[in-house]
Amino acid sequence: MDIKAIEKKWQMRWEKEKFNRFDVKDTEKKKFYVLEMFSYPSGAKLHVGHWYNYGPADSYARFKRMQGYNVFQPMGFDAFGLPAENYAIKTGVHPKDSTEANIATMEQQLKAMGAMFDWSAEVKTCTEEYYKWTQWMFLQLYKKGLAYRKEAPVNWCPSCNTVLANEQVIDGKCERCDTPVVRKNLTQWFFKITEYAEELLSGLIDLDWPEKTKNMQRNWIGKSTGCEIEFECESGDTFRVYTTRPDTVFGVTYVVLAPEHPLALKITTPEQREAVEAYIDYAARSSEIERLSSTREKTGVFTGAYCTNPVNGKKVPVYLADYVLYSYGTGAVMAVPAHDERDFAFATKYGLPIVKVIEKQGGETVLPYTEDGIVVGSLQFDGLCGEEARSAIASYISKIGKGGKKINYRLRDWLVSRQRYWGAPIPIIHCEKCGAVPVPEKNLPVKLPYDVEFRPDGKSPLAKHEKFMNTTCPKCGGPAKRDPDTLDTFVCSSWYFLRYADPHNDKEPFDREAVDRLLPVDTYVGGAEHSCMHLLYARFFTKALRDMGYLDFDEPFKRLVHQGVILGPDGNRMSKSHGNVVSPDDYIKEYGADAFRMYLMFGFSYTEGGPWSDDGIKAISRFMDRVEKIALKSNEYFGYGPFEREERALDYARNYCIRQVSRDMESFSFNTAIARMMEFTNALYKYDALPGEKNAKLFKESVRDLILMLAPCAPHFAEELFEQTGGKGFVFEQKYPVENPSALRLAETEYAIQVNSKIVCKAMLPSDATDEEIKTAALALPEVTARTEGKTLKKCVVVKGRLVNLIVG
RNA sequence: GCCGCUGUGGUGGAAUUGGCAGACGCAAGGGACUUAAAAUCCCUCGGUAGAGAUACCGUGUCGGUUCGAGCCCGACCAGCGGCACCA
Repeated sequence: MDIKAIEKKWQMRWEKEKFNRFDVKDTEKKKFYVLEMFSYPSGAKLHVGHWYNYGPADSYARFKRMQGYNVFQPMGFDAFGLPAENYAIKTGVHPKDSTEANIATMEQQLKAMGAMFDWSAEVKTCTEEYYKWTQWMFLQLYKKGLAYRKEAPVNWCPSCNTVLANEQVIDGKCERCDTPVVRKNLTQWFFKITEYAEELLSGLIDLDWPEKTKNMQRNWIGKSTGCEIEFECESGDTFRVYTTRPDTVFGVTYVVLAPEHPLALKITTPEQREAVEAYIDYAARSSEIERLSSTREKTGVFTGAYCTNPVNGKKVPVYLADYVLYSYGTGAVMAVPAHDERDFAFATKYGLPIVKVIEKQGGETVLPYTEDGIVVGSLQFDGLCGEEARSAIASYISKIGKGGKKINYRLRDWLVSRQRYWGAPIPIIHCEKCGAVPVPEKNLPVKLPYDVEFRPDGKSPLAKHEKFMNTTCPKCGGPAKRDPDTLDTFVCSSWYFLRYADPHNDKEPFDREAVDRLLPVDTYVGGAEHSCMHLLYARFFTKALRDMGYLDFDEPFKRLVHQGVILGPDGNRMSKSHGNVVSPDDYIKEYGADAFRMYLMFGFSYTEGGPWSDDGIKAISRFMDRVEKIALKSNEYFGYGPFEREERALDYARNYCIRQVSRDMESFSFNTAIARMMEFTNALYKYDALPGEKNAKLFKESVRDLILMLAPCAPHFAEELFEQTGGKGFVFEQKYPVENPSALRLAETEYAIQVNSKIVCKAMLPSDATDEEIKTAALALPEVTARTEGKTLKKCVVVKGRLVNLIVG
């Protein structure tokens, strides 16, 4: 078979018949939306990882189509982002030009793959037609009170005079010039994702997602139930701490504020001022990663101030320490060194008292003791335990008006401002008189200018562009400036799956009816690295849009599947710096797109991935040859043969294959699906090699079923074989084979016979035998009698269709 | 440091979810065809002992539950991934 020729032939026919398009007019078939995470057009070429994501997922989509669904499978590009801008800084090639060129190459390669993408719905996030609506999304969130501004730190390189992404900070230093990075506060836009924390958490229950991913999201959201407690300083200033262990509040020997806490300097005594300022400065210089490292020694400083524990009136010192994070809880903690590891370490280092208030039940209490136990030394609460104690103390705190129960989330609001060029401009105008004013929707998009200086020199590229920056205030008409920042690219990817439903609409982001017809996504396939960010943001957008009345479903992705990662042959992640990048191109040239795709499906466990190796790609080629040979041979079969033992065996093999392959395809177990088809092919060869007259009808039908089952995995190849064996129309218009249960019912089933849990022999027993009959038959076997002679049967375990275990003694 | 996942032949990976470990392949060895090679076809292929039927051992390690454990429980080791010192 001339692989190149048939790939071209069928791709052209599919194209001509608009075969890959979702059929909007077909309302009879059930819709099925299969989505793969769209690609980032970074390097110039499609790599093995793209293939591994898109090839098998396309086979799944084709499988669903043959099962009778009206399948929608779009493709697009997540085209804004940092790499294109970095590339521009390095080479001078404009991000728009390099991105467009990369997209053009990738489109060609994706088409050559022969996947069933509906290119009429293609979406590119860097086009005006798209980012107009990304900006519109921003405005809706703003209107709804879900977008707001506040100060937040950025990584700042004082030498390059530029903001760095976390990725660009290597060991606390700028990746370009090795200058230590400092943190600098800027006023930036946030989305209030925390407003949806509870629903994002509870909504996970019903999703058909990997448990692992759901758990990661749960941990990311990080709900905890605790208590806020108010402490008052001698100065009269008050602050609250958050704790999950109110049962230990009588054991507080000091409290700690985060170095960024607004009260930190205010309460500091003159004697301590110098030390405190130095410490705050020190904390600001250490990177977040350093600060969060647990192997790092605890550091802190005494403010000189004291505050009062509201439950017992004790005065305790106030410290600053960077193990307390300003962004979590209240930015202040009560320290109970007897019952917390970190507090214990800190107290030991700084010579602070340690007061035991929890006693281990039925054992010696070794400090720090962090488990639940019996409360001691806590007045009226003595003797209470665990949850009971926490609840009682929290109620008491609430009663005395010093705080009370509080639910906290680890989840933080989503910072969306980026001091970058290659992104969607934030549609806000800053007016000295009116403040931050949203750009009127009719003026969207706020166009990203082409002629900018994107080399870093202290100001973000848009801020230097006079024509872009200077505008008039939509409210008062006075002179005003645009927001110089662009949106995080995760904003673009938080709604693209909605735009696919109505990609060319220039009146609204999507038509409600179009979205209702297609959404939610039935199966979403993509890498596990997006477990927390992208998948959470997309869920947030969906819920926010629902609450604004634009959607009426709660979750965007019903089912989620993560493909594994294909590593380099050396077992490391593929990267240019490792020099272990494998290009699919040579393989495709030699073996063809179908064989390469099938090898990816067969050689790896889809959700696991693994190091690349091409051992076995030849085997797929051989398998296809074998299928081709036997298929063409079926053309030579004529007449009516018998339907006896051999025919029943073939019919069994055929139906067994149909059953298993259907299950395996549904569960993304592509490697076993192909293994079953190999077995079936072997069975066809075995039958063909038999002497005597053959049953042509059975053989031809079997070959046809094999071709149909193979079609999703090797689409061009199967089309060609289907045609060459007399098939009419496209193979993908055929119905996927359905098993015939009666062919799978055999008169006898093989049982493993065990005596005292050891297999002694195998036996064919009637499939419809009762447990008692099976037991009797097993006991009569010579291999069994030899081992049971003179012993009594103590127990007999029968597992229907599998084994008998006779326990004798 | 915490959390999560993974650990099965020389190798990629199967195992009906507690029921015959190693499906289907690759590699290797032997053979057939061939002047020869390639291709193709057939056989062997976890380990040890044995000519052999067969016996014993075997799913990272050690224990446990069970008639029965790759799968469940406990402890440990190794590798990978994520990260929140979350109070």
